[in-house]
Amino acid sequence: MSQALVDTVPPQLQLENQLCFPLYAASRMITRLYQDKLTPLGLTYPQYIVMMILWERAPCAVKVVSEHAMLNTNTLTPLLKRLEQQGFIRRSRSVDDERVVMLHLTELGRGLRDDCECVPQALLNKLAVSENDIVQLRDLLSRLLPILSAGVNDD
Amino acid sequence: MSQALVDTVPPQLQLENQLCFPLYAASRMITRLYQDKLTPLGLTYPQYIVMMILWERAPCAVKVVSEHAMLNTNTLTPLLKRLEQQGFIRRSRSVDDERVVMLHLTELGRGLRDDCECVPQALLNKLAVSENDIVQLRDLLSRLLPILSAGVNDD
DNA sequence: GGCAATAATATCGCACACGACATAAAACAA
DNA sequence: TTGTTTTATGTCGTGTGCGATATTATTGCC
Repeated sequence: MSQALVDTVPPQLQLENQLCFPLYAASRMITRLYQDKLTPLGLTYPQYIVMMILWERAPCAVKVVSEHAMLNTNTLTPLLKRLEQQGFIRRSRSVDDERVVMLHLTELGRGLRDDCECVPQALLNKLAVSENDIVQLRDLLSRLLPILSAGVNDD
Repeated sequence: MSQALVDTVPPQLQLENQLCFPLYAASRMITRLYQDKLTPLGLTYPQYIVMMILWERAPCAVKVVSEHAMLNTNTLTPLLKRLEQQGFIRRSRSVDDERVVMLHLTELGRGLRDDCECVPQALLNKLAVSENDIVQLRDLLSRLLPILSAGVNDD
């Protein structure tokens, strides 16, 4: 019945032929899977991304996190305030340049890293996806990301 | 300085080695790119996904859209109300089963499909990614999606 | 028929995302 | 130095996403 309609939809607008949809859906599914592991640690998924950046780079400016996470400050500022309230980080204006807000890890925030170490492997185990597929997908996406990012900023 | 910290972060927690981050970032970049094309048509990106499903399947129940978009009703209900307010769809309780809300396309909603036909190609042109990469990525994600989806629902 | 279990949709609260715009400090130019 | 521009961060409003829970209608079981 309504299935017959499919034939009249141009192929480039059929969900199955889109790149955008599986990307969007897969991203949300991964987020949900991570969330199960992160909630007990007191983190949301975007907060986890930000903490990964801070474990590598703190103390650093908000702008550094913004660039690496590809998130604007209007998203980051409230998120960072929540991380501060939880006691994972400290925010302070730079003395050199009063515009810059520096982010520092607290002891609690540094300790959180140990709790997160097992998270990626736990997910891989749960999913039973071949290592090969993961690597292939990661490399494809990593290659695509700069192109997408460039596309967003011009025009 | 802070760069030296990188060496102390276990490799599975370095952003570069994660699958989750490029997936998350790429999905947001794609959304932003689509949004530029969709805003003039009066659609958000998730609304566009829902409309694609409706072009193929309307009239159909909310549940059908929910399953195909992999979105819960707590996300869909407000989104569908907005689509109705814009005049793209009509919502009505089924007479057979009073629990079911049926979704119908209006003339305006059906017409919108023609305006959207050029959107996917416009993006492909803009991005200059090889056709091969796109196909490979789409197929990988499509293969991964059922596994992720299954992982979300059990345990 | 009566009544528990199930199903479809909705409400609520919280945390993103992001466009548009605001603010304040630093850099730069005339 | 003084006015303009740029930079870093922030606020505001709208629209998702989703866990937890509520509501109403149907189904199934005795």
